[in-house]
Amino acid sequence: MKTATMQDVAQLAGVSMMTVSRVISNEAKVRDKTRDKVMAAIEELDYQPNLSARSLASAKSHLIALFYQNPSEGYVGQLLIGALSKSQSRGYNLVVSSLNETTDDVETALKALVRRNKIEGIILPPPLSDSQRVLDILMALNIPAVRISPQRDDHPFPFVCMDEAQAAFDITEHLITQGHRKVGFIQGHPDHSGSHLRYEGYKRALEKHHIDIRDDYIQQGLFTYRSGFQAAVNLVTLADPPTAIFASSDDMAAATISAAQKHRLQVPGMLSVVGFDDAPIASAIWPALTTVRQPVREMAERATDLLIDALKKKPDTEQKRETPPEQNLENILEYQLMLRETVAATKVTS
Amino acid sequence: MKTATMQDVAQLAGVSMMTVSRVISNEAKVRDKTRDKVMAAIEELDYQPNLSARSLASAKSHLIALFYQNPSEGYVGQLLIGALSKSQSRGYNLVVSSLNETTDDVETALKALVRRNKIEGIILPPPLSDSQRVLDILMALNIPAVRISPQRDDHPFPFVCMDEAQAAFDITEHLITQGHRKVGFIQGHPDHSGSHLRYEGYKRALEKHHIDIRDDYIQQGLFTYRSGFQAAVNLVTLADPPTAIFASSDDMAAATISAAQKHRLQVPGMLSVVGFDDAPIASAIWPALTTVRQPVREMAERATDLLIDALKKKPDTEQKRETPPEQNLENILEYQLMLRETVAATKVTS
DNA sequence: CTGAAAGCGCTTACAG
DNA sequence: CTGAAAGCGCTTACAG
Repeated sequence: MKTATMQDVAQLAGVSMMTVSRVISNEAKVRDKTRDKVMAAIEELDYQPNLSARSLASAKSHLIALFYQNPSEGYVGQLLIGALSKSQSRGYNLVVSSLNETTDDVETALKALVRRNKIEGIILPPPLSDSQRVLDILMALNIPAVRISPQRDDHPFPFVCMDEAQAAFDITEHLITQGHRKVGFIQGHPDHSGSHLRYEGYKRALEKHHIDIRDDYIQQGLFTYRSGFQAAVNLVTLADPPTAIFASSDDMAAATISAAQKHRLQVPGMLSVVGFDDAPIASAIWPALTTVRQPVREMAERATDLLIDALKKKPDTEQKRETPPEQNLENILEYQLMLRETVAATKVTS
Repeated sequence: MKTATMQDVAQLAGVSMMTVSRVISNEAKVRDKTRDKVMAAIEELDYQPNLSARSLASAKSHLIALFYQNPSEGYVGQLLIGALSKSQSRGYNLVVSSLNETTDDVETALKALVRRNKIEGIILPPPLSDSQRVLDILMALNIPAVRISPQRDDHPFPFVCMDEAQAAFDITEHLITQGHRKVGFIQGHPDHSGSHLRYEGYKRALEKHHIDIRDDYIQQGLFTYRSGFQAAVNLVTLADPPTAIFASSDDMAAATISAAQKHRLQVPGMLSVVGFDDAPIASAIWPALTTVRQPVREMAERATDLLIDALKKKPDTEQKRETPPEQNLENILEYQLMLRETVAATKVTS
C-alpha cells in the first residue's frame, strides 16, 4: 500500500538504515555481501528514495538552473527536454529562467536567483556560454557552471560541444563527392561562434580536394532568411555560378532554395543546396533540406551530467578553481549528416 | 549568513511557528494584526520556505507532470517554459516525459510514473489532450489532469484553449477588409481539432460579408508544407484564381508563397497570403508571414495554475468527479493577429 | 566495514 | 484565533 521507506529496506535486509544509505549513495565502502542483500531488498520493495527527505537532511537543494537568452524556440525546447530528463533521473530539480543580458541587471538577478533558490549549479547554453559578464559573476559567486557550445575554450568552466568545423568539412565533402567542384558558401553572422568554424570546415574540404577557393563564391550572411536570400541571389547571378551552395544555417539554405526557384534553377537538378542545424524548417520545406543535425538534446543531457558530477565531487571545498577543465572527448558529441533531397550529383563527369 | 528559517520568523514576529505556517499557507484564520507582524518579519528576513521540508512534512511530492507526444519542437519549448515558470513560482516541481501512444504501453508507463514519482497532477497538451485512452487511465487512477487545446469539451477534466474559430474569422475578415472578395482556403488535417474550427471561422467571415463560398476555393491540406504546396498550386492555377489565400497553418502558408513565386505571382502584390500558428517559419521566411499567434506559453501557465488550484482545493477526498469542469472565460486565452508583410490591399476597388 | 543518535525545517493532528 | 508536541524520511557526524 504505502511506498517503501528506507527503514523498510533496512529491516528486510537485516541491516541498519545507515548501511542502506551508503549502498544507495555508493560512497562509502560496504561489504559486497551486505550490498547484495540491500540491493535485493530495494528491488523487492521497489524502493524509491524520498528526495525531499534527502534534501532536507543533507541541507542541499538539489536544484540546478538553466538560463537561456532568446535562442530559437526549437532550440530551447530540445535543451529543456534533455536537461529535464537527465536532472530528474539523477535526483535533481531544474529551474529555468530567461536572462536578458542587455535589459536585465544580470548581476542582481543572478545573485538573487542563486541565493533564494539555493541553486547549486548552472547550465549555460549559447550565447550565454560566451558572456564574459555572466561567466565572471558566476565565478565570483563560486558556483559551478557548465557551458554548451561555447566559442572560447579557454575558460575554467567545463563545456560540451560538437565539432562544427568537422561537420562543415563533412557536408562540404559530401557535395564534392557528388561531383561538385563549384561550391558556393554563405557565411553566418560574424559574431557567432559557429560561423568561423563552419567556414573553416568548408575551406579544409576544398583544400583537401585541391579545389581553389574563389572569393566570389563566398558571401556574407547573418544567419537570417533574408540575409541568405540576398547572398544566394549574388551567387546564382554570377557569370560562372556555383553548382552547389553550402549555407551556414538552415534558414539561409531555405532562402537559397527560394532564390534559386525564383531564378528558375531547379533544386537539386540544377543547383544543390545544403544547410546546417537541422532546424524545423529543414524538414518543413520541399524539397527537404540536406543538412547537419546538432545533437542539442544530447548536449543538454551531457552538460547536466557534467554539472551533477561536479556537484557530487566537490564537497564544497573550493579547490581546483584554477585547473583547466578536464575536456575529454566524451564531451564532444557526434553530429549527424541528414541526407535529404536537396543534393544531386553533377551531370557532367569531372 | 544562513538563510532564515520559519523558526527565525516566528521568533522575530513573537509568535509560534504554527502561526507563521498558517500565514504562509493562507489557509486558516489569523488575526490581521498577527498576520501583519509575521509578514513584516518574513520581509525583513527575506524568508523563503524550504520546499523539501514542506514536502516531507506534508507527505506530498509537490510534483506535477507534463506528458507530450511528438508535437513540434517549438511548441514543446513554449509549453515547457510556461509550465516550468508557473510551477516553480507556486512551489511545485515539474517532471516532463514523452509518451508515445502508439508504441508505448501507455497504461503501464503512466501508472509506473505516477506511482513511483508520486505525481499529484498532470498536464496534457495536444494531441494527448484528446486521447480517450490516456484520459480513461487517468480517470481510473483518480489523478487530476488539465488539458490544453482539446478538441472535445465534453470531458470532466478542465482545459484551457483559445478561440480558434474566432481567430480564423478575424484573419479572414482582415483579408476582406483589404478588399479581397476572392479568398481561397487551405484546410488542415481532418483529424486535428483546429482544422474544423478554422474552417468554421473562414466560412463565418465570408457569410458576414455576403461573399459566396466557392467549393473550388477550398482545398484539402494536411498541415504539412508539401500538402500545402499542392493545394496552393491547385488554387493559383484556377481559371479565376483567388486574390488571397488563407492557409490553416504556417507551414502550408509558406508553401503557398513558394508556389505563388513559382507561378510568377508576387506576394503580396499579386496574391495575399495568411497563415495560422505563428510558427518560427512565419518570421523566418521573406516576405514575413501575416498570421495568428497562439499563446502557447500562456496556455501552459494557465493550465498549470488550474491544476495546482485543483490540487490545493481537493484535500484528497474524491468529490465532484461528476461535475462538469467550471469552464470560465479566463481559461480561453487571447490570440493575436500578427500583421506582417504578406497581405496587400486589392488594386481594384470593389 | 557497520550502527545508534540527533536533527534538517516544515506540517499534521490535537488542544485550548 | 493560537500553540506545544510529534514526526515526515533521510543524512551527518561520531563511535566502534
